[in-house]
Amino acid sequence: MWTTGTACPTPAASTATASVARSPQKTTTSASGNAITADLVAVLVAVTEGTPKIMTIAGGAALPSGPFEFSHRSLQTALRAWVETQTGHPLGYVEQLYTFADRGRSGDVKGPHSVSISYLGLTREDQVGESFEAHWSGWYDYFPWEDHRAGAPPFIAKLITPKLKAWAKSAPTPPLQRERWQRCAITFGLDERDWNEELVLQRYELLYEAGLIPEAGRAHGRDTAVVPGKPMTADHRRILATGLARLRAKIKYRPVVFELMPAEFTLLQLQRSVEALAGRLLHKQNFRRLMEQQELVEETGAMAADTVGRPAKLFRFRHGILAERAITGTKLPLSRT
Amino acid sequence: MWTTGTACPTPAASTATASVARSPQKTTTSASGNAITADLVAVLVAVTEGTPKIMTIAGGAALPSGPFEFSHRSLQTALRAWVETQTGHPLGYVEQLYTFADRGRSGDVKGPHSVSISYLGLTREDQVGESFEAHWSGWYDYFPWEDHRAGAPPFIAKLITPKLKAWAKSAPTPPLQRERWQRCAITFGLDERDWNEELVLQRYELLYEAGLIPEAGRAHGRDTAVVPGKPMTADHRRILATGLARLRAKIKYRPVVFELMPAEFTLLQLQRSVEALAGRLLHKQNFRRLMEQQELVEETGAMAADTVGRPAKLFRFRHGILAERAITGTKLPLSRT
DNA sequence: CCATTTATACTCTCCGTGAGCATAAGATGG
DNA sequence: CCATCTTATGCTCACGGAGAGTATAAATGG
Repeated sequence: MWTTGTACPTPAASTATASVARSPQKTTTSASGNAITADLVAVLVAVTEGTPKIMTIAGGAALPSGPFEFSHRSLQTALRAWVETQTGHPLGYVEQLYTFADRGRSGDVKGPHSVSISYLGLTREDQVGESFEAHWSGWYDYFPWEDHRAGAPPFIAKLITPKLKAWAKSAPTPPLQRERWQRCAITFGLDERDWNEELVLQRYELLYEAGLIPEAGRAHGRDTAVVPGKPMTADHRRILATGLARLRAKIKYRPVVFELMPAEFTLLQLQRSVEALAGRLLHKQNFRRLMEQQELVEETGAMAADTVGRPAKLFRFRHGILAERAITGTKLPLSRT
Repeated sequence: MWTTGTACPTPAASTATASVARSPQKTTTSASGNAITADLVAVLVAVTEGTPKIMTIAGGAALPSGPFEFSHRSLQTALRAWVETQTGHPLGYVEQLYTFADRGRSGDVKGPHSVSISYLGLTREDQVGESFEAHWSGWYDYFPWEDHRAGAPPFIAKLITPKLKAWAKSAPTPPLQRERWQRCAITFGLDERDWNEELVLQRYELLYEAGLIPEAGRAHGRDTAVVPGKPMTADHRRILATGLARLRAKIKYRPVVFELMPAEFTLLQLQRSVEALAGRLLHKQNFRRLMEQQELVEETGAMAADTVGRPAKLFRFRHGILAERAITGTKLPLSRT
């Protein structure tokens, strides 16, 4: 029935402050010093030839974000409009990720407090007009330890594991040491455990806590650029991790990959895209079987050109299936009486 | 691999406005008219003797909410502190639900814009000190069509189905009529389809669109109190639906029910709680099997007192299991090479 | 003692999933 | 033209989990 795990993501990096008044009645606050600003932050994902990418700005050091302004119908509409202005094409799938409260991002503690509302969006790289300073970066540049398609990256065993072991040992008491190490083993699939590709956020937070990535050093003044992987401004890499985790979970029960595919594609291309997102390889024959029995795709009649080996049939996504079926996702021992 | 369904919840009721500026650079906005206020809204759930409840204010017409103020470390901390002040006991599980943008809630269009950040929290009713005007209401008072523990409620077939059929027929073209009806059939499990308890939000939105609930009438000036179920202020019933949907999904892959249970409980009590949340009955023997093999509970040694029939063993939740195992949740045709 | 209620132990069947084998259909190089 | 390589595609098998049913045990109230 259930599998276990940690609770909701606790944004350790966001040093925010907030309080709900004791009054249960909603009061349209305006008098007190509660005025804040809101920003939208976007995790935009595309997959090009088996390489997952994310949209970045500032030379790849930040996620695209902008201040919240009132001229659209909803937060989501606002994000869509903004992204479409940049890309010149409609954004297929948009999903809210998380809302963070931030304090003193600009340094001064008494400065304006703000709320960051982050979104996950799916597009295709070729739809993007190269405007502004935004461009696509490989998402494994930021999380090299997340790509297990060619097996676990060697630096996990060589670099991360020993460092984590040391960090676990540095806990004050033996029980705490064991607890720490258990957490390391679970998130990174050590000690004969299986690798769980969905624990993107947990892994990032663990590395942060263990002081193995630059963002942690910033906060404590230590040199912590131990583990490979490009850092980002503020808590953007954390937001990105949240997005990747969400997407890796989502592709398992919702047909969202198709938002990342061209109109026509071969089953292998589709599989490569899923593998790119999941960071691990799939069983080809079983993947095809699944595609067929789910009736998510249909043949276009055409064949793929310019290929090595036997030419593959081209497929397209059956949009109708979205209306025909509902999400299932039942793991409860239901009774049918 | 995937099941299909609708995309993320589109808050149709929230008439909000927002826009992201073209500038990809984060600007610490303060000069322009972008100052807003933020509110926290809580969906607090408890289950008492097989009855799921939610915390309400204003005589059951609203969810507890309060303005966002800066004195805690994070949004979640703020919510916890506030709830704990009210209940006098720690709030077990807290999870962010969704952030809505609202405009002109208080009526005037030029009034303060605001953002509502909603949370789902799990407690136990007996932990609540009866303070303020907050009290517990049965959640099926607000969504009577969601309780299928004694089979589908008769008014679905007698009342809702014909009304939905009429609504579908009222679409301008036959294809649109079919599309509407298909949506009705999926969400409400009509036409031989299975009931999917997770589609709480979709059902609410459908009833809203079909003009069958009071909230829809408010917006259009029609009398739409067709379907039984207590309405709520503003979009609170929508937020509640979001929370219920999330919780019904969550209990299937995370051991969150235990947050709603007393320290010791029988397996039947546990089952009743899950059934209360899911709104449908479970297979007793399989439920026990699942509990045992997942090692989520352990015997306390004591037996339940004051019971009819054979006395049941008392169990407690094994908190350690949270650290021992990670979430699995894999439905991809993985390859183990 | 018996009926009733609940607890608890087993068994059986079906199907989804991971995995492997075999064959087909192209290209390429001798 | 044939051998070989590569990718596509069809088929089978084994295992385990999920849904369902049967049987027995342990209490209570008449």
